[in-house]
Amino acid sequence: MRIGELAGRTGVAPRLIRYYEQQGLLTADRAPNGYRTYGEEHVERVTRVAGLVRAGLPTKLVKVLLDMEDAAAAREPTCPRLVAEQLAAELVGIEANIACLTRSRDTIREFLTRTEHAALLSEAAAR
Amino acid sequence: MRIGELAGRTGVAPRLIRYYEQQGLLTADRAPNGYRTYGEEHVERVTRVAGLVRAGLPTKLVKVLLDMEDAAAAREPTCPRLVAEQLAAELVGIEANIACLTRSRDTIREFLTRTEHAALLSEAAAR
DNA sequence: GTAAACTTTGACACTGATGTCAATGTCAAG
DNA sequence: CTTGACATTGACATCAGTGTCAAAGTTTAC
Repeated sequence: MRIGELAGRTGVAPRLIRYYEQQGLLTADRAPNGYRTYGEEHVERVTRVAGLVRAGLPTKLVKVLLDMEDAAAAREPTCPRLVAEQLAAELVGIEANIACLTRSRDTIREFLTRTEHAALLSEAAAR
Repeated sequence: MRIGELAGRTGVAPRLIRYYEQQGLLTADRAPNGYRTYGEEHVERVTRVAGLVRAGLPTKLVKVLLDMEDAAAAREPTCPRLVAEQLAAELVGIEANIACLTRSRDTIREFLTRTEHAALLSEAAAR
């Protein structure tokens, strides 16, 4: 599939897909004519990258994370102490983010319930 | 307390505290000399604002959220259908963020465990 | 074969969040 | 009174993420 279709299926603009590739977050094969070509696996990858970026992680950290996931898939991942420390620090930040967002989510939910708009909740969940 | 102390206690730069105020996310009393003065309650407020912003929410949405919390504290919160719909939409986005971050968190945790750096986990949690 | 739709790269621009600096004012300590 | 730490506002700079446009090549549909 080419970039347009990938964009359609992920909801991520072609412009951004190219940008993420440029940042090293994505790879793409090239057709003989130079067009980028993608497989099914890229759909998830793009979705994930976009999700992390939207969640506020800098692209650089996203790269580290995803590289790590790839490395984790292989056995015997290697990880020098220093990198591990950085990751641990990031972990703290991410957990703080989760806590903050969870609280916001609960606030919105409760608010919608109290204002008689609870129907929107299931509607939203349906998506 | 003045801005410097507030910054120290929250870990948020004075520059940003002023910025958040300018964006309507914060309020501050003024001393006769023009200095901003804050109370204990501002410590939590600033922490919360900074947390949400770091989590990737635009300041504008943060404002809506916090205003909502304030309104929810009062009884009989009012909420026109249109606003409720926007909030429901935001809720979906926030939940996606939480899911994405949760997955990242698990990835890092698992990775640290597998690379014999599990000690860093409790260390991080301690903070 | 021609037009319409899509792709490529690259440049420019804009926005939001922050850093930094400058000029000035205030306050506490010596 | 002077010095140093901290405040004020406002301007300017930076960076990441995106939008948009241009010029050119490719593919698809008629």
